[in-house]
Amino acid sequence: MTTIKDVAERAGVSIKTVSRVLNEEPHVRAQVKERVLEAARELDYKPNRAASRLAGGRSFLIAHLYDNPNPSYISALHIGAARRCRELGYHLVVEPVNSQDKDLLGLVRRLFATIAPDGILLSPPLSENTEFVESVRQLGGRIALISATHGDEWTHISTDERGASKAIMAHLLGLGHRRIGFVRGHPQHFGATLRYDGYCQSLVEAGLALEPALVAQGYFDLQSGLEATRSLLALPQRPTAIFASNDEMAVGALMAAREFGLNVPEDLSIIGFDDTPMSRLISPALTTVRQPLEAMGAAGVETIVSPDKAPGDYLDFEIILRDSCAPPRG
Amino acid sequence: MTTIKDVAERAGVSIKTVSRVLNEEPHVRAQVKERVLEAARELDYKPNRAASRLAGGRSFLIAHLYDNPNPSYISALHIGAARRCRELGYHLVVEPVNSQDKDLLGLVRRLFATIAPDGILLSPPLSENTEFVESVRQLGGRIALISATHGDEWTHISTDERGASKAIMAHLLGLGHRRIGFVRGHPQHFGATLRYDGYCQSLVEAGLALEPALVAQGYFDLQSGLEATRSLLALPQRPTAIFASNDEMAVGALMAAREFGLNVPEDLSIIGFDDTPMSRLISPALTTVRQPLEAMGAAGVETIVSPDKAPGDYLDFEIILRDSCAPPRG
DNA sequence: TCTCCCTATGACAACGGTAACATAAAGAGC
DNA sequence: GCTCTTTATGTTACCGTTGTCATAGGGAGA
Repeated sequence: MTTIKDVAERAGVSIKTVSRVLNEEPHVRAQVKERVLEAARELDYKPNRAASRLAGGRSFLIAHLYDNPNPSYISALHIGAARRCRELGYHLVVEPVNSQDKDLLGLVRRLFATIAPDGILLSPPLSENTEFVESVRQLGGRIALISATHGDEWTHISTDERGASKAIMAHLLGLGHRRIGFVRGHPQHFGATLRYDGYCQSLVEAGLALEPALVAQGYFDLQSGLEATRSLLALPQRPTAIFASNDEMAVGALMAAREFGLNVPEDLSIIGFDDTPMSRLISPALTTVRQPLEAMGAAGVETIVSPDKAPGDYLDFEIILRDSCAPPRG
Repeated sequence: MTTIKDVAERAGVSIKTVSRVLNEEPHVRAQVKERVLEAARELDYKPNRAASRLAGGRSFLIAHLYDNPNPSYISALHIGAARRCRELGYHLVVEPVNSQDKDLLGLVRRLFATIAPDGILLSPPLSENTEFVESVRQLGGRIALISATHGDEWTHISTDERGASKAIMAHLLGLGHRRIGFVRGHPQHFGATLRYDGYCQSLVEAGLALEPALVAQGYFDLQSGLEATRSLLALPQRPTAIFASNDEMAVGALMAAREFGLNVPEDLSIIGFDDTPMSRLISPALTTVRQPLEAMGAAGVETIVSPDKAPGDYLDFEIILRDSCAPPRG
């Protein structure tokens, strides 16, 4: 294995100079820098990160702590994060946990003591636990929060879920829907609240009444979506469209529609959120919202590696129009 | 941060002795061992893995190289692998890659040069690429292969996919089906071949003819499952059941059935494979096969950490009976 | 009883980087 | 031209562990 010493020798400089060049520290002449870089290239030198870390530098590891609500969500984050990591010479360590675990903080502490990641990526629901986030912060590590907002605004990676919700509503209203049912997401999920906000704002801005009866509570799982939609469809004056706060509940909504003998989208339009793989596979395919999850994972890594870079704006969402929406009957 | 030195001091021994105890090396008196362990416990000592690695020991990192065919598959592997890693003091590094990438081996080489994982977990399709697997092996790292078989049999983690296929067939045959269509999986996927093998063997053992017309090629995606099933249902004497080599194609089969005006399961039974989350959500819910993916991930880690442990037998699959199968009409 | 070997333990170097400090050379200000 | 900074580079200690080798003591075999 070639080491920094070999590179130094070949370039005719000291190892410290090589270190400087490789870490982009100042005070190296352009000419020397070039010489070092070339030597490194020729020897195919790759720094030993265990040594970097031990000497007080970075570990080039980023840990993603998550409690898995949804494989495709996590998977997409991983792909985006890992790709960016690779570009930056980092590596992504995954730590699936149980968010109910009493000793979560102990796990983080152990993480720092053993592999000392340069930062920690937190996704919902972990990123929404203010107390936990603060504790982790106090342990000294850098943090990037996916889809959550509290404390330092620099560290947040999110899409404008409220805006996405409004865009979906605009679509529905544009089709002519006036009675739109809403299935709320898990009460502790921050994004769920934003999605609901968007729903409410859209109605108000359209000059429509906000009927509490048209809003039902769900918990992001199929069953709750099914039950919530049942209650909505049982209304004397039933909605012509259902906006579910995520895809899984939208599938529940679809089942409820079937129970009521309603055709989707002719008799009932249905909207999901998240664009899980399933929303494409189900019939009719769901109109839904896609968050740029890979970009969010990448942005999280970015935030950790270069915390002083410009605070990221919202990342763009995308409305995926498929077959579950149509103008209302009559 | 407390180091090995602190522990040594507290226990009244040299750091080397502490190291010996912690690494379960021989030649330490039970009494001393106990003393060291207690000191470590009291100080909440956690070894610095960068230092371990640098000194020529293990890195306590295991990398999972994968090309993501299916988020829930990968996710389950990660959960199982990461859990076992945690129990063993290891950490799981994820490396999603493009299996078509020309420089895959370069990536592995870089991996070894920078973070030097103690082993590499390979899942399909990577684990099925003999040439690649051999190259990685030559780079010196330990390997665990998920669902693939070649070379050293110690390093394989798999379920008996042929057996699972036969179990599914037994179920179908038990229901009374005699004309069973089969949608093959991707030709390069080893498991797909095993599943097909199971289908063939079952027919033969049941004394039924193996009709080539009842077998259609698919590629694991929805569209190919849809098309394959269409061709099967267009047969003059159509099958009463369709066994698709994975869930996604089974969904395609479901759609094809609908196109033909067939009710599932009354007019047509459908079987999937993999038990993806979708198979539970779709209507009718799919009867399918579940592989113990978490256990497989854990076994992979185990294989890497303790390569001389007993070669794992097949891990048990499970038949998940749901609503997509019924006795044939008439 | 005397080797010889094995067990239990420690001292110390080594791993491959980075940080702190030293130093030489080059500009800046007067 | 002379001091005072600043820039460019090198020297060396150090990070926290494991490997190598040395050594003392105890038991087995002759």
